[in-house]
Amino acid sequence: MSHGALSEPDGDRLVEVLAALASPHRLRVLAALAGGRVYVSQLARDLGISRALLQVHLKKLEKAGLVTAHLELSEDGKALKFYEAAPFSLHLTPGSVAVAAATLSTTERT
Amino acid sequence: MSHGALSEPDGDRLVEVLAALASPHRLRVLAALAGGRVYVSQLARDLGISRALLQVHLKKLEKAGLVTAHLELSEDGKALKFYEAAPFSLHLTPGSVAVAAATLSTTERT
DNA sequence: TGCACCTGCCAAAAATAGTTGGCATGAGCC
DNA sequence: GGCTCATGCCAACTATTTTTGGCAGGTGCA
Repeated sequence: MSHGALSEPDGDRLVEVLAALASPHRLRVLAALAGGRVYVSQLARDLGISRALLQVHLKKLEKAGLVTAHLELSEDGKALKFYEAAPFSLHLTPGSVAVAAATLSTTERT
Repeated sequence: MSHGALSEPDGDRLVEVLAALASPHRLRVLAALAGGRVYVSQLARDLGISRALLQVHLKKLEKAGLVTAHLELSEDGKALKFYEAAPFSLHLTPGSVAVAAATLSTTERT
């Protein structure tokens, strides 16, 4: 199965996804990728931020499953790492949040 | 207008809402409130966390517009602050994110 | 008055997240 | 070889967020 596009993630995963989205930089990155795949250095130039900074944000987005990466060789032999937005659909309401919260694992109980 | 339930928030607001949701504690708080209004001290006991901690999280949720508060006097004169979940509906997809990102205000451009 | 609740606020510590700048590697190209 | 462009990674900061513990004020009640 693996529906491919998260829609009913368990609590921990939901937190991870939301945390990944809750950042201006990452929102812009995602927006840029929504327009098509781009490789890291190019993306950094497009957004006007350093590569190091971009990498950190890309990793967080990737870990959350919001973007995917493919290493490719350009015609002239350069190794380019392309990123693209993963298709996803999340519907948040008090109810869906409550459902997800019920599956949270984090440390508790005495 | 003010549709009451955010659905197409501008970028900055979206980040605020997502940040408010991206936390196990706050997800649980929201879940607890989804079941009905509760006053602060009671909620803290229900969740097993300190009042001070709960207050911080409630404030963040309130600022994001995900919960609302009403101060009320109980029959026996005690002042109780009830919180309840605000109705909201957020649909997130690469596309909706891109749209929101376009309205981000944060510091940029040379 | 003393106890049991409720609320609000704060300073300080602890834990995370975000940024910067630099260095190293590998592959074309003049 | 020397220059360009791509990738990856890291140590060191700075900035934010999270959490703790405590104190103060108010009300009702035995």
